[in-house]
Amino acid sequence: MRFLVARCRVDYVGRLTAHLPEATRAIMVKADGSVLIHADGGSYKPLNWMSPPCAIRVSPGEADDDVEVWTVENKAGETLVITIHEILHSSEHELGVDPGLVKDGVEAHLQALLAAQVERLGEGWRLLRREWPTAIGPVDLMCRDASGLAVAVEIKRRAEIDGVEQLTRYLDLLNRDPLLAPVRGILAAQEIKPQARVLAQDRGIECVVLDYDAMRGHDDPATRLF
Amino acid sequence: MRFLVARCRVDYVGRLTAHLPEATRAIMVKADGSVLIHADGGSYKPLNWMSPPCAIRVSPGEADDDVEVWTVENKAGETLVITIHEILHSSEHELGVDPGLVKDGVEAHLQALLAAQVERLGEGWRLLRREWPTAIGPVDLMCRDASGLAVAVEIKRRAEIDGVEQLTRYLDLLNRDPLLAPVRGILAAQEIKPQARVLAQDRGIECVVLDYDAMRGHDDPATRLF
DNA sequence: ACATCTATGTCGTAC
DNA sequence: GTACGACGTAGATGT
Repeated sequence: MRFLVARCRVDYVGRLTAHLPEATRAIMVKADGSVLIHADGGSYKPLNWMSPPCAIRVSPGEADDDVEVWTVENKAGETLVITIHEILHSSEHELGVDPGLVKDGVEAHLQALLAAQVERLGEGWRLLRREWPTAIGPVDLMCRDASGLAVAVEIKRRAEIDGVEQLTRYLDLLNRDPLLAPVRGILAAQEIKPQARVLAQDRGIECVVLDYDAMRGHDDPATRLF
Repeated sequence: MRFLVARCRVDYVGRLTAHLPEATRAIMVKADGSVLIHADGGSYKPLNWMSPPCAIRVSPGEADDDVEVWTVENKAGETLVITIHEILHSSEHELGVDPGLVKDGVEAHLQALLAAQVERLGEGWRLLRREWPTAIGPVDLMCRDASGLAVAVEIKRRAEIDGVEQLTRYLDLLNRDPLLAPVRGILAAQEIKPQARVLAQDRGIECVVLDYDAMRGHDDPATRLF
């Protein structure tokens, strides 16, 4: 990895056209050729960047006050032109391959927990299966309620309007299956946006708020994902 | 801005729990207190990070081979603990405030261009207005075709299935208005995903692919956004 | 502050 | 490789 601090202008031409006027910025060049241009603030997104894999060509500056011009191009034909006026810092570092991030607490985990605790949806409920296959994608959980009726459950960390649309498409399809119909729908999430709740209600879809900590408290270690 | 290269472990506890085992990584600390942990590859997203505003507390390491432990905490109570084993590089840089990025070619520009060239949708078409207000949000363009029928146009850079859903909701609503009904729908985009095209067709929504360069060629500078 | 929508989204994963 | 959904989505914009 190369890290430099330089006074520069930047021009991106690709999915859109964008320009950075001259200023002092941090430039990170990674081993895979990707380039990040960072300002001294503004969270993790760079002002401008080029995604790997890409090639960097360095040429001498044309104007008197240009030190060098970098042309970075990737496979998709997008280009990033960095015109460097002054290099204030430059260093090279060996990092090696990263062992990578270990995560917990995402939707897959919520699904595993709820699959093991379907009684949270209603007494006497049974799980038919997780990832119930349909032509337009898998339904997170397919259950039968105490009276034996089929229920499709869509699980989200935060349920928004598109989650309701997704479940609606599943229900439309599932209700055409005479072996399954009538199929009810449940939207289960840690957090349900008001608009999503309204739309769900309008379509006869029940909303259930999941308490992740409580569910983890009842967790059976044998069914744990991690 | 401070930039360092260090052998470190990282633990994030917040919206989820995540852990980075010991390895050599690049650490960027910005003026606003935000911290980015980068590997030597993998595009612009850091392996781990903390968004501003946040406070950094540095304490001596407890184990023999820990140089120091950074505890970064933000307003939301999320924490990032960086256990540093060895510092391989450290430098400090003054960048100043960045003038910021200038963009072109986004959806707003597409909308402005198409509004000025509604004849691309059909001969004799008229624009009623951009951002036609409805109870569930504005319709990008509302037009009348040559025969005087109303047409709602949804504009996207890349049209996917959610764009069809969005337009469908608008059409459902608009068709309840006796002054407007019947209202047709058009999905206009630089690129239309196959699934979106199929769903649109199924719902009687017409798809139009926009040629951005051709539209810009016919651009009237007076109506230009930038 | 809250809700909604866009993004050069990026990233993983199933097909 | 393409398509699709999740994301610690982040960021902008309007109420």
